[in-house]
Amino acid sequence: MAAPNVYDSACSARDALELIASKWAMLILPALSGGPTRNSALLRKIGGISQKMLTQTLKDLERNGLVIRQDMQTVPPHVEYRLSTLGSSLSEALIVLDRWAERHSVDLDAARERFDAARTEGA
Amino acid sequence: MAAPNVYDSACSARDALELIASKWAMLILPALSGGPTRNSALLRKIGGISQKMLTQTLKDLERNGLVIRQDMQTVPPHVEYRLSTLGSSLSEALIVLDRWAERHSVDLDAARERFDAARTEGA
DNA sequence: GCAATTACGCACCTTTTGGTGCCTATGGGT
DNA sequence: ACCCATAGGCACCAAAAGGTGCGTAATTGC
Repeated sequence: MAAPNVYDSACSARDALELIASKWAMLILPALSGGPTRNSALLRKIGGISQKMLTQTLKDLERNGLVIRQDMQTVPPHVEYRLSTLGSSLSEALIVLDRWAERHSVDLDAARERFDAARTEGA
Repeated sequence: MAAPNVYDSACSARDALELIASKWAMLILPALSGGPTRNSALLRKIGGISQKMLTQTLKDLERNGLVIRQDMQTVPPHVEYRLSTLGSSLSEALIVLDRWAERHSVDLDAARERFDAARTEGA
């Protein structure tokens, strides 16, 4: 077995990367850091996500062993999601990214403005 | 100005997150960590990327101030890309993620297999 | 003088992603 | 008796992502 390498498109590490390189996964996993959370709570916490994408992403994360789904088997439904150990380790790295985005979004905005201004006047 | 928060869909931090939550950005930025790199070298290094996506992603990264494009103004063309200071700080966080993917891809594979097996036999 | 090289832009087409509305079940409140 | 709330499934539709092939410009090697 060759050393896993994300630069190799045929390597399973690439699949792993594609799984986590999703804006919803990058928000859901950190959102679960606070402990077991219900569907509705995630829906409220993560602005702009639809029920469909939440369900879909959670299912995908569960399938890959990052999230554990616990169905209380009651009616009305009560389902809780929480991080597995694996998911927890990933979540920490994602939180770093989320915080980077929060800290530097203003820099990106400024750079974009400069770039676009140069395009416009330079024409 | 409110504190930037990735969970707010109307916040520019969310835009920043969407920019970096792209599988190509997650490969290109770390690939530039080794110093200025040419288009063709990136094309070779990053398996599976098309010329179109490479150009497109690089342009987007440049627009947001993460990558600096240096055109040598020669024919045939010689263009080099390198990380800005901002891009460099992001790249470090992305490298952590890439390495996470490489280290844990096998765990994800195993979890997926277990999950799917349970589905099949459970039916 | 003819082909190959480099870093693209552009147009066309397919595939994937994501949104929306409609459906389910049942215990608890009024 | 009735309707709401919860966590989705499913089908249909719009939008975005991404692949492929074609063109381009000047210089170098044959």
